[in-house]
Amino acid sequence: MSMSLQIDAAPTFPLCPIEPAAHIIGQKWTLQIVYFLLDSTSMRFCELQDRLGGVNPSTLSSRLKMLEEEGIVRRTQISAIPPHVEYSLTEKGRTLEDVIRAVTQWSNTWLCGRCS
Amino acid sequence: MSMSLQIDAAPTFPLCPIEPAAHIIGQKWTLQIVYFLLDSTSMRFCELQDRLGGVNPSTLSSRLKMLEEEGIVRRTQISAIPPHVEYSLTEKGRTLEDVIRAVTQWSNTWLCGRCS
DNA sequence: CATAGCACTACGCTTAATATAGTATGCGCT
DNA sequence: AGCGCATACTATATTAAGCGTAGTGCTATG
Repeated sequence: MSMSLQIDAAPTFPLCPIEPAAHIIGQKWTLQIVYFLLDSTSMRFCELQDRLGGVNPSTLSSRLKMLEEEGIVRRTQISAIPPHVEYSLTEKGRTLEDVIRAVTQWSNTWLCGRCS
Repeated sequence: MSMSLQIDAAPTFPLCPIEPAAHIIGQKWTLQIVYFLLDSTSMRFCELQDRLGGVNPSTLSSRLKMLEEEGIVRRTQISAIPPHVEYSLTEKGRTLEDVIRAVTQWSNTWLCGRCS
């Protein structure tokens, strides 16, 4: 109970404030998915698959599920004919525009050599 | 040799301009490393290890190597006593400040619930 | 001379991502 | 009715990325 007797825990540093964000956008394909969804009002699974160029469907599926759970992406079943699914950004998702803009600018300025 | 005879390649979409950037900052710990290096003029390996909290040294080592190859991080051997190594951002690396700022802001606005 | 700190590397293991194939549903054509 | 095609995935097996733990070589410092 003594205040002076503390378990000597690992030295605690102030947490990195971007860690929770890094946990999301640090996953493969996340930035690209958001980039394309920002560009259009909504997209289908296959369309995203084509645009991302070589993502595997399991990965895309789980990434979209994660983004949905994070409240960034909205999944909508369209019951028209033919019925299909549409993915779009939520309000929260659209606030990533600043991030995407900064990344795009940096990419274009410093990494353009890789764009063929 | 006929111009009209083209191998029908996969439908080519315009490449995602953030892809090269995503390849770098989409790797685990990259954003956090840059975040901390932006905050101080230079840091040591162990210091980064502590601040990142639980990164494994192999991963940190390879990430720093990658960032060095990308021209984002500079590795400096200090021959003082005791000799040691310092990591700092290059000019190119410091241009990531806009990205980090945008991510930090988004993280603070939308993800603060996870920061304990 | 033992101990501690720094900057890593090495090892084996787990998780993430991949390629490829397959499933379920519905539509249009014949 | 049967076939092929499209959409939106899931399943399986393999490879790559990241992890925990331990250990190395070096230099101080007590």
